[in-house]
Amino acid sequence: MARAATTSDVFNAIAEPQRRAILVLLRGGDRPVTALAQELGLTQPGASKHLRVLREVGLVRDRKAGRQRLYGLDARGLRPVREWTDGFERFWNQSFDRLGAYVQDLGRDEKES
Amino acid sequence: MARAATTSDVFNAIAEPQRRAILVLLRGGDRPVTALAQELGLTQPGASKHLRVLREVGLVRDRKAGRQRLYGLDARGLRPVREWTDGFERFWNQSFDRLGAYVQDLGRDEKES
DNA sequence: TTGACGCATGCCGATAACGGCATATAATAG
DNA sequence: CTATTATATGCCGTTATCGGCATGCGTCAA
Repeated sequence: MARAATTSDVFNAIAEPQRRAILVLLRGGDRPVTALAQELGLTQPGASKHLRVLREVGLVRDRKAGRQRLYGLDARGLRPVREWTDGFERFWNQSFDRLGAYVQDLGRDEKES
Repeated sequence: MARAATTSDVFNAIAEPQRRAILVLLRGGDRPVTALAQELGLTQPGASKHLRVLREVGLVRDRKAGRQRLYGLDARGLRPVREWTDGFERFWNQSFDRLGAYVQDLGRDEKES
């Protein structure tokens, strides 16, 4: 019992500001590790480690190119995030006024995780 | 230098599965802490702690009601997430085929964080 | 082959995130 | 006032995360 279960899902992957920055950069095209590191002010090992996380959740793909390794965006992995937030879209404007729904007794159910 | 800067932004708040579950539950209406804990199988202190995080990033609001404290959704805080993912929408279908853009030399810029 | 380059991995130290438990605080009930 | 309910907080132990540094491995050039 400790530090449960954040690891290795997309939500966790994009919780890291540097990793988000990497993804944004990759929208501009594939890049080798060194380029990413340089443009973001990271050390090379630092960049590699973040890329590893992103790769493991499927947000980036790598491709060998000579002695470098090009990383490219695979944004499909972001769909679950998008879809999850979609479920809240209708609350964006009125979630406030609704603060009075006042559910005193329980017994309703919500499906979905 | 260690464990940098994840804390206390929305992306981090929703990186926790239990916190996402809380938010989903709150779509069904405001609830006191105990109800949330019970419905999610959390201990009361556990629920309180997660609610604290959610409150600090502005995703929930609390309201006193007698001796209980009702928590309600304030989904506006999810907008930044939605907007961030929106920036990748156009890559969802073709990010793959594009894996050939092959940017060998650098010198382009990306704005946005 | 030897050396330089590009990248991944391993180890370490610091920190903070989570869960569990006990307790403090607030408020209502009796 | 006292007891009970509802919630927040504090402390502890465990583990994972992140950054830095050194090193290992593959690839290309000379």
